[in-house]
Amino acid sequence: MRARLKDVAERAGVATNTASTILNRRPNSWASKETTARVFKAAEELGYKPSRAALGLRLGSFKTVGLVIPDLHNPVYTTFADLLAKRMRESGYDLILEHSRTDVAYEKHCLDSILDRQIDAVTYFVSDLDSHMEFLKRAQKTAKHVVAMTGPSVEPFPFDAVEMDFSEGITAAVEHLLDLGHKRFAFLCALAKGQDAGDRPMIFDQMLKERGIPEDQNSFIHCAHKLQSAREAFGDFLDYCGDERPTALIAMNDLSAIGAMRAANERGLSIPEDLSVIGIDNVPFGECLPRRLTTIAQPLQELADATAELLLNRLGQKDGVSQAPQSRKFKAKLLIKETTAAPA
Amino acid sequence: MRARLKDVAERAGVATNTASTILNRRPNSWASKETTARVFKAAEELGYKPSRAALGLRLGSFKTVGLVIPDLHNPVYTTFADLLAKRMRESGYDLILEHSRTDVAYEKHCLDSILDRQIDAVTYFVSDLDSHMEFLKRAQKTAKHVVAMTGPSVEPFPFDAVEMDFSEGITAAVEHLLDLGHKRFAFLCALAKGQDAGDRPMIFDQMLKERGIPEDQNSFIHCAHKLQSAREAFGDFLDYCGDERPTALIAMNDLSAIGAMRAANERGLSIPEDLSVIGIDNVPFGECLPRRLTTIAQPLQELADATAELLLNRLGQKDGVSQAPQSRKFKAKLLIKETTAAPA
DNA sequence: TTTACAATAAGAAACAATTCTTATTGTGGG
DNA sequence: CCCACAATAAGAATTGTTTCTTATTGTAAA
Repeated sequence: MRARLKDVAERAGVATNTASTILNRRPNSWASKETTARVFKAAEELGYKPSRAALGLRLGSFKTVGLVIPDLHNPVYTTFADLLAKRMRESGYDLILEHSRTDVAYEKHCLDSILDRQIDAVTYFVSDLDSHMEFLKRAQKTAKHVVAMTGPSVEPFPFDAVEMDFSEGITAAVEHLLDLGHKRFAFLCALAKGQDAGDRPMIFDQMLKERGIPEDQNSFIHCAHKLQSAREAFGDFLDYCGDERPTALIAMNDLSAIGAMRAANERGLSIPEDLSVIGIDNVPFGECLPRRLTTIAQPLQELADATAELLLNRLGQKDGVSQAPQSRKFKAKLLIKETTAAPA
Repeated sequence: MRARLKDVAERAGVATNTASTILNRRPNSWASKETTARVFKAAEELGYKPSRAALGLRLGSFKTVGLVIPDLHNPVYTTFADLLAKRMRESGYDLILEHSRTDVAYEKHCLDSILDRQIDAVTYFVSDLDSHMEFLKRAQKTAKHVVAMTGPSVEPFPFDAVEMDFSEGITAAVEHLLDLGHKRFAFLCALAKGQDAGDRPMIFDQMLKERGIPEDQNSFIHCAHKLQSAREAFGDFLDYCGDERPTALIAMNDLSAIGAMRAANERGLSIPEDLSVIGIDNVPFGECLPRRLTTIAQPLQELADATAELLLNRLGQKDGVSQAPQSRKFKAKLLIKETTAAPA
């Protein structure tokens, strides 16, 4: 049987509540040095760990925060999760992870599951702000604190937020392609409109309009943000468009960029000679392709730090205090590597 | 505030314990239909969810199992985690995930953290059996039930186990390379001896001895099982060995195979013309390389199903019952794709 | 001797649920 | 009218911890 506080107290020859007082308020306790030492020794010997259930019940907190990511198999999210978990653990919080599989239907289930655990706060990756407002509200109601990971948001945004601004990165990417002489573009975006984090396709769209690129020169290809899905979708697209094909592809994440490149290779196209490709995320795999993938990188460590900061700020607050929602903004950066070149 | 059972009972106009009885033993309850309906309606309206803290305290279980994987960024493990989580959820159990970063020092911390949550059972990826026995024992003591994911184990193995047997797959891989005419082999294995899951390098070693391949023709290169680590280690190795280099590489997982291939490419070697490469795991990325990675695949769905079965078997047992440890065995299979060819 | 204080003990309440035992109703049958 | 029975209520115990209040010691100062 697991040792209870009572067992520790008995072994140390003190009352249960004395043991509790000593074990918790370590130095500033009134207990004598010897008693303190005896209690700690007893706890050590019995391998005493306070029961989470009892603690949760009494204190109303499990010292746990939840993180909902869209895809467990995308290194960008697992890396973020890992960085955030490290930071939170330093402050005594555990992190539990759920992934919505970029599926809105599943997302509800997944949010329920994480909220059901009576966590203290949630961090949530938001793709489409409108459709996620309901989720965020529900999360906030149950978990008390929410940090949204999102693109630039409408002011005033009612939740704490870490905002990733892709517009500069994307602008730089398109400039880069235009400089190289590209005229026909393809975009690999999510299945549903607005499902791409940070409204990435909209930024592209706007950007191209500004530069006066005719709309019929651009193709928007929709697929799940996964290797195989992108590979199939872009493959089908290539088969369909024949000679009228674009010379540059921008994918909403690296995984789909890699899938698409594979589809291109399978059809005898070389990268970057026949097709320039830019992704988003800077995943490690991008570095291990025959041509290192040009990509738009997010500062993951800084994102995780900012998220932890916002979470801990709220978590440290007394119940009564209400503080206006805060946000931290970050910019994505274009990293030019080896998958872009002038069109043939 | 979150609705308590008491609130539900009040709203339905019944006693707290009546509500509890009705909510739990759904159909076979003695309560009248109308009362039952009223209670369920009240629960629904208030969005009642039983407090996990109270449940955990009273019932002594959080209906949660833990899974410890070596690397969160390896798709093989996240896929397994996802499949297992699905199965367990179907039976009302949540799964929480920890990853040891293939770091023995960190592993202790990570195990503590997961056990501290008072989970009902643990599934643990074991690389080196000897050094993991202590972990497994500790896990079993606290979590009551353990399923070890391991290579073929010494009989009698004192824990439930899902065993992956790589010997056939590896034998097939080496046969395949020998058939192609390869004579000099390199192996990419873990940093510490015995840290590769399922004693993979030992199997290779034995296999080559059986075939009479002289030992000095084989190089064992040690690195972490990650892209960049393998890339550096294999790169250094190639720089060092000059013309005496092996013509075939077998990596202990796909990630390191991909990293190594990158290092080879950087040094002007083509795959498979100059170097044949075989990995283990069959990760999706392997399919998206210019040459699809030949690999030894684990049947992940079956592994997850077997693990869930073993877990649920134990979880369903009454406390008194003791049952001998069980095991399920699976074999890895060689998938010949495009990264192997006859040496130049 | 009283007073004060330090060092503890003892008891109880609270957290939210389950589950056991022992009432308390109302209705219909004998 | 009494008894049985169904349908529920009421109360209490239990789970492990914190925390509050109120003792109970022993020792030293006033």
